[in-house]
Amino acid sequence: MTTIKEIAKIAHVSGATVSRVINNSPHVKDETRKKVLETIEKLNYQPNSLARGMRLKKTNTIGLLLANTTNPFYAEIAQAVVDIASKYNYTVILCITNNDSQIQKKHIKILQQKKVDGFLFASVLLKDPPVRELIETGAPNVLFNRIFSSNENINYVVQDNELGTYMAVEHLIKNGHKRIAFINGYLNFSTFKQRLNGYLKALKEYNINYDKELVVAGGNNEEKAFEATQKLLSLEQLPTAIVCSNDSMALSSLEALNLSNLKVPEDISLMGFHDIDIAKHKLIQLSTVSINKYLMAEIATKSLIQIIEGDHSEATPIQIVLKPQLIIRKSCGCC
Amino acid sequence: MTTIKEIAKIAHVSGATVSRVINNSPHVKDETRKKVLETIEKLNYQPNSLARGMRLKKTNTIGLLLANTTNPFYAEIAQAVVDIASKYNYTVILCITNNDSQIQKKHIKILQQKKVDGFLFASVLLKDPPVRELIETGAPNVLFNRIFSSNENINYVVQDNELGTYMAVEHLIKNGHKRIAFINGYLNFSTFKQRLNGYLKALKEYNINYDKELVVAGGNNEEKAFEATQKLLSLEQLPTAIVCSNDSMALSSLEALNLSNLKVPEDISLMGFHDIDIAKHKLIQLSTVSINKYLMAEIATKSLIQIIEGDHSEATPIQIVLKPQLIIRKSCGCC
DNA sequence: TTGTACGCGTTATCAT
DNA sequence: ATGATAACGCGTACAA
Repeated sequence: MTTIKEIAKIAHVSGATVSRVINNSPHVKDETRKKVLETIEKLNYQPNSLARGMRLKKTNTIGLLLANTTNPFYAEIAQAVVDIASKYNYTVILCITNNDSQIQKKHIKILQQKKVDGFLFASVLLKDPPVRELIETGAPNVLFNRIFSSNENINYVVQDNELGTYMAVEHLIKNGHKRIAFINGYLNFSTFKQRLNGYLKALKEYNINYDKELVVAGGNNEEKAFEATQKLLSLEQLPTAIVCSNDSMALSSLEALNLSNLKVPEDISLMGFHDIDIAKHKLIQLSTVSINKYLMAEIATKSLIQIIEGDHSEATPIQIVLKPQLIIRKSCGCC
Repeated sequence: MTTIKEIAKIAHVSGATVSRVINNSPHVKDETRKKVLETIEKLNYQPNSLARGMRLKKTNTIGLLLANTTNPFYAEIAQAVVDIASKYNYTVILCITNNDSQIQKKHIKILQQKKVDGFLFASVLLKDPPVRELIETGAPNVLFNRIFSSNENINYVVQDNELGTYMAVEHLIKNGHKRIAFINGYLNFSTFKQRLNGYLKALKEYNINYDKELVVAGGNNEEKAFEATQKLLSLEQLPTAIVCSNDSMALSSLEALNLSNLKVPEDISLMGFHDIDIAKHKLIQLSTVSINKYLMAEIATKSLIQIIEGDHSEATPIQIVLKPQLIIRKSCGCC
């Protein structure tokens, strides 16, 4: 591997001068600059990022921690983060936490040792001691998608999940539904908790009694949502609409409904959350709440880079809440 | 940031001894080891990976280059690679190439500068000069999923794509189909090229005339597949079955068929390739060729780590071809 | 404008 | 068993 010294020797200059050329220092005679650049080209010299990182205390690397990439939601987030980071000349180390706080702790430690310039968390838990500890070290960081239970002085970029389900439920109510079921997600994720809140809030504001039976646990996977739907179908008085905490669960719910020979939306209305790709398919046509994952991840990444590069005053935390959008398709039967 | 030297000073030993403790050298008295470990604990010391990397010429980092993560296929691959790498104590830098050879070249350069221990390519093109150049440098590398047009002395782990479509078409033939259409993908990806070959091979072996009209370009995106299907439906004599180069295209094809009031599988049979998640949904039930992405990525990652760690004789390249599996659901109308 | 010399944090070699 | 020291490749303060 060729080094700065070899370039220096061959170009008959000192290492310092080569370094100056590489870093575009103005204090270099045009003639020598040219000479150096030529030998750099000739030997195909590549500066060693490790050595640079050590000297400059900057690696141009950020750590991205998320639950998994098999979920299309996080997959798109990963895409956005890598896209944007690359645009700003940063590289991304991808860490998968599986929603496990202990695994996340391990990854944080490794990222610290690798001297990443900043941390991006897409899926923290409501309580997440390892993340809080990291934040206390003062390392640049941004949380997005999910946040903590209390968030003063925390940088975050999130969607208004509560507003999302509120709008969905409101839409159903305005179209005559009164018996609206809700399939919950894991409530130690802030996102799911807020979606439940949105459901409750809409009922309250429109003076509809909250019926405990109509809120069932869908867990985080599709199987659970399937069972949850069956549970709803076993009630004496069926709901006229089902709102799911996300689209994957809505698809499972749809399966369960089909299996019971209930037609959507003729017999029962259905709504999801996320607007994943398949939701718009002719055979599905799922009404849902669209949240702009790409934009959210983009803003989070840009914010982190701003913090890293000192372009943001540390006094005020970055706290951004994006508005979701209602996507009305066939499955809610309102159009 | 605390360093080895500070630990040394406080523990009243030399930096060398601290280093020995960290690296579990046996040549250190139990008593001193304990003393050192305690101060490491107390100061929450973290070894600096940059400095280590510089000394050891090893970063425990691998570069993963793939087209994108919005495609669920690559998303699952990314998951597998990160999972396995983490298990072996490696970290993954994720690079997105968008199937663009020039962008890939840029990423390769950055990864070289960051001194990654090895390279994993999930989506090379048939001709891909930047990748070939890298391989010639002798850097540890494994190609998987796609490969080059000529592959002597190249490490790769792939699926037998040709066999995949061969099996699909054979299955249709054996169930009485004679007029089978094929929706192509981009032919400068080895995977798509091989799938076309499998189609042609099956026709030949079963003495079915190759009708040029029945093979249409589906490009790489869903829109193209939609149009391709419409093109097929405008033929004088309709096909009785359509085989698509992947599942996403099959879903678009399905939309086009529905739009023309053709029922699957009653009026026309349909098959895909990949077995993405949604394929098994009650409303879709797409017959397809399943390829084990996770296993493929797992083997590729393990192989790369073997190469990095010198556990593999360089004399013989790693060349593994996995067998796909036929998944028969409702859409082909054979069950 | 250019060169010399040092330090970033670690590990390996050599000596004790 | 332990310590002193050089080396990894780079950037920079200082000197010239």
